[in-house]
Amino acid sequence: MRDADLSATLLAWYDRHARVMPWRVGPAARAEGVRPDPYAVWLSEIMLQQTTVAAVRDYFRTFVTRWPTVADLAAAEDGDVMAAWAGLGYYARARNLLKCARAVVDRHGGAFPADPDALRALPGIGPYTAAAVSAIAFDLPETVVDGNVERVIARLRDIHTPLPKAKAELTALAADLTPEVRPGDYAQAVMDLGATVCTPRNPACGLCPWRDGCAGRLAGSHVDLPKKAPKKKKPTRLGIAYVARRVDGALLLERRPDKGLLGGTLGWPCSAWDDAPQEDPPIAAEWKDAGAEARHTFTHFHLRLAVRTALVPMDRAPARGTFIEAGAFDPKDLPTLMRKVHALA
DNA sequence: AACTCGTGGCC
DNA sequence: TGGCCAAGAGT
Repeated sequence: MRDADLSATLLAWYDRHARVMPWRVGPAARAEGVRPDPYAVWLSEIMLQQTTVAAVRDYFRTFVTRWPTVADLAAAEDGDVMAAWAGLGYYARARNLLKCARAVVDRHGGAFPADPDALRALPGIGPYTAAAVSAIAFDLPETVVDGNVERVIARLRDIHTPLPKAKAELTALAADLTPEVRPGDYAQAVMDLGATVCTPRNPACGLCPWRDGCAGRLAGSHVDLPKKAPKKKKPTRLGIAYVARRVDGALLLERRPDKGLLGGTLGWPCSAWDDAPQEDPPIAAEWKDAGAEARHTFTHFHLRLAVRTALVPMDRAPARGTFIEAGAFDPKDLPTLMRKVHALA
């Protein structure tokens, strides 16, 4: 198949199989002239970075309900946005989300730019998201390259170079296929194809609109593509978390520094996380072992966090952290690791 | 270029 | 259970 035929075939497939998502304007509505809200497109694309559609849905609805426009978000309190993001992971996204919203208001008068280079200059927007917003929100012929596209193109063209080395080549091949007509629908179509048909395991080649033009399938190598560089084994780190309850029910919490792991999130004061953690309680008290440890796996290490609890009197000041009144505390405002600690305490 | 940065679902 | 994977970006 010629490239133009491939893109046309995929668009026809998308017209029949486009998935319904809260942030998406489907092909039928788009054909009627309905245009996506660039704010909604941007917000969804940030949330979808390395995150599944199922995990994003409720967070997206919560955000657009609470902050309907980029100006509303720009005016939000940092702590409110971090709390609303809690549980979704990769918290630098939440910090950059606010920076970006404020930059759009300050530098662009509250309207997202359509130009990918202008988008790329905003916090939290990289090559993928710049292309996605430009294509999906403004229907410009930009090429999106995410994990789905890498897989689909590696199979379609039977590329055996391992990622991430193959990235540039796959990007060029993907760009060759990007049509001038309906580029926004096309961008979503390739990603939908990867998410629902050309899946990492057990791809449904029988349902694929590109099966006849797929070099990987012809060679029988498609299931092993894309090749990836081997991964390192994750070490295990140990730590101690301290849950102090004041006699009035207030809980001692600490906001982590903006940089680093769980940056900017609220959590329980902890010891350092390493091979042999030292006790480092945030307040003088009679600490008791909760008898169970919180286990959590991050991107590059496993963590086992021992939990200590204590009841402290009203007049005792903590060395670090802040007491939050019982009525103002919601464990859902904490990242998942810290929710696990709360559940154990 | 390689490393850091979350979480949940799947098999 | 444990490794893999998901609409990546920043450093």
